[in-house]
Amino acid sequence: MRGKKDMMSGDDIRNAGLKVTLPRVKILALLEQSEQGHVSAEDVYKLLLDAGEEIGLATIYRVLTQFESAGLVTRHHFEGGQSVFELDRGEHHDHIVCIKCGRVEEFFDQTIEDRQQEIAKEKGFSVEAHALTIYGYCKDPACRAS
Amino acid sequence: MRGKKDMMSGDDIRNAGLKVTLPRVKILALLEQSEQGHVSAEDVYKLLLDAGEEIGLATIYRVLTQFESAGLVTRHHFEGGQSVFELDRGEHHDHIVCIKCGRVEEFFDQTIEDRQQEIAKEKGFSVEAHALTIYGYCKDPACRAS
DNA sequence: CAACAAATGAGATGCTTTTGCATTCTGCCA
DNA sequence: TGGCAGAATGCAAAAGCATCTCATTTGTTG
Ligand SMILES: [Mn+2]
Ligand SMILES: [Mn+2]
Ligand SMILES: [Zn+2]
Ligand SMILES: [Zn+2]
Repeated sequence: MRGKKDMMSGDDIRNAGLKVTLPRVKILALLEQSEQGHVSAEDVYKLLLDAGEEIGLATIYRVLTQFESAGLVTRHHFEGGQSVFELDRGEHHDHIVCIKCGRVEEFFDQTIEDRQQEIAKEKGFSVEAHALTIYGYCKDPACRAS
Repeated sequence: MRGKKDMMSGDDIRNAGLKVTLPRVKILALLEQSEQGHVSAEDVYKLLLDAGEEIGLATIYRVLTQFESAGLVTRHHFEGGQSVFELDRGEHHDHIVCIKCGRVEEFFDQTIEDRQQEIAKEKGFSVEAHALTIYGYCKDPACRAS
């Protein structure tokens, strides 16, 4: 079971044209197992430290960027501070973020997607990408707007 | 005519609880007259330099942030590099940006706005803000995707 | 016009991300 | 299996953007 997963990771890395190194395997495994799903480079660094793996922050940035180019990972620029990374599972979605506790939830709305295409067409633009993030307070009582 | 505009600017600044200083007047005037409409702090710095006004970059950042707090200006975090500022004319809109030439166009779509509210409600979130930016190639032949 | 508070400018500083380079590791072939 | 060329890593330095510190200047009010 675990052996299989590790091999999968190794394959993904190899398929991306990258050497299968310990940092890459560890980082990818962490992204796969991560509960939060959405982590910053520094989160990755600290989580790996907690797991006893000391990998340089520069390497983490480099690897995440390479994974992004390879389509294994998606990078988001939520407001405030660091970029956030998540495993790319092939299904596009947008985000709603709690500005109190940081919770991130995902959603996909075909209506919004369609409208964007129509708007782009009206303006004479092609659509290469888009970023939609809703910011608010989540349902946690401790987060409800004061 | 010009006198009136300048007074308007002065009033806006004063109403925001800020002293009417030369840097603030010049920055606000530039935003009002700016053709691009969407400028970075450094853009403001350089445009003012071109106009013979040498105002420190730190002051520009400070003033833009104050204007933002006062609701005179809106700040956007488009991908890559600096924050972009624009005069807040009171009407919310989102953006579509050309990833080749940087052109920025604005749009407002009630359907998208409504869907966001519904999504937030489903998730138990309140909506405090949102950012939607579409990235693509504009209609300029020189920008069309290769 | 004096007096005080607020604002500015210049440079230092902070934070995130990238880069250069010496060293180490992988993948591959003899 | 051993060895080698090229790729990857770690560390420290640098870069990019934004904010802060503090001495000096400016705006406001009486
Ligand atoms: Mn996500
Ligand atoms: Mn705009
Ligand atoms: Zn919350
Ligand atoms: Zn263009």
